[in-house]
Amino acid sequence: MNPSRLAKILKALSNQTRLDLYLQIARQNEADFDTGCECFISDIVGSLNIGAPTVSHHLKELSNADLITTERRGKFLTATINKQVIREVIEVLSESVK
Amino acid sequence: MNPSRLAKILKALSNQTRLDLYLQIARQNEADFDTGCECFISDIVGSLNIGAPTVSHHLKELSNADLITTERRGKFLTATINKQVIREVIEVLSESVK
DNA sequence: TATTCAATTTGAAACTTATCGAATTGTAAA
DNA sequence: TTTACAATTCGATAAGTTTCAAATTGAATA
Repeated sequence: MNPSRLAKILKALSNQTRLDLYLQIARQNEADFDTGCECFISDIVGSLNIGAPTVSHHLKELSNADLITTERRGKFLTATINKQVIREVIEVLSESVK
Repeated sequence: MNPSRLAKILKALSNQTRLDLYLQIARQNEADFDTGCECFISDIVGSLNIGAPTVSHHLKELSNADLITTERRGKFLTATINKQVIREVIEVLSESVK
């Protein structure tokens, strides 16, 4: 993980709305693992206080940073966290506080 | 660590120049621990490709996010990483990829 | 096929940020 | 006390970001 990749990822998480979105997807993913359901974006749109175009925009940013993967399920969209990416971020940050 | 504090910290690290600055301070701190020297900002200004006013601005942002502590040493300025803050960030991020 | 609903794209407005040159401040040394 | 130099402040500009309304696309279902 080079500094420019790290900056890109941190930038994707640096906006409050986008971070909330990310954390909510993470929480939902965890719940889904137990329940066998899937994380639908439409549910999240309802719970956050922003419009659909904005959510769409932010999802693309998270996606571009490789933080999540989205998949169409018919009319809906699901999102899953790319855990490995954050684990790499954690590793680099850990280096800086050894 | 609540989401808004986390967003603030990540934002401080999301700019490439500021991240480079942070990582360089971290590296310098580590070296200083061995050599007994201190991390002078003037040295870093020379090595990064930006002007002094910009560095000053970015240092304040890192400072505001509590990521570093600065101290005047006569004519010079030293910076030290607040390790505990990043450790907390790591902890929250770890939660999201459990 | 027409309708409905989720999501995306487009275009624009409002806001924020990065950067710099010039002027200023703080401190040490000549 | 004058000079020199590190760092900060100020003011401005250019670039980037967030957000939304309106229009569009994609897919299921009546």
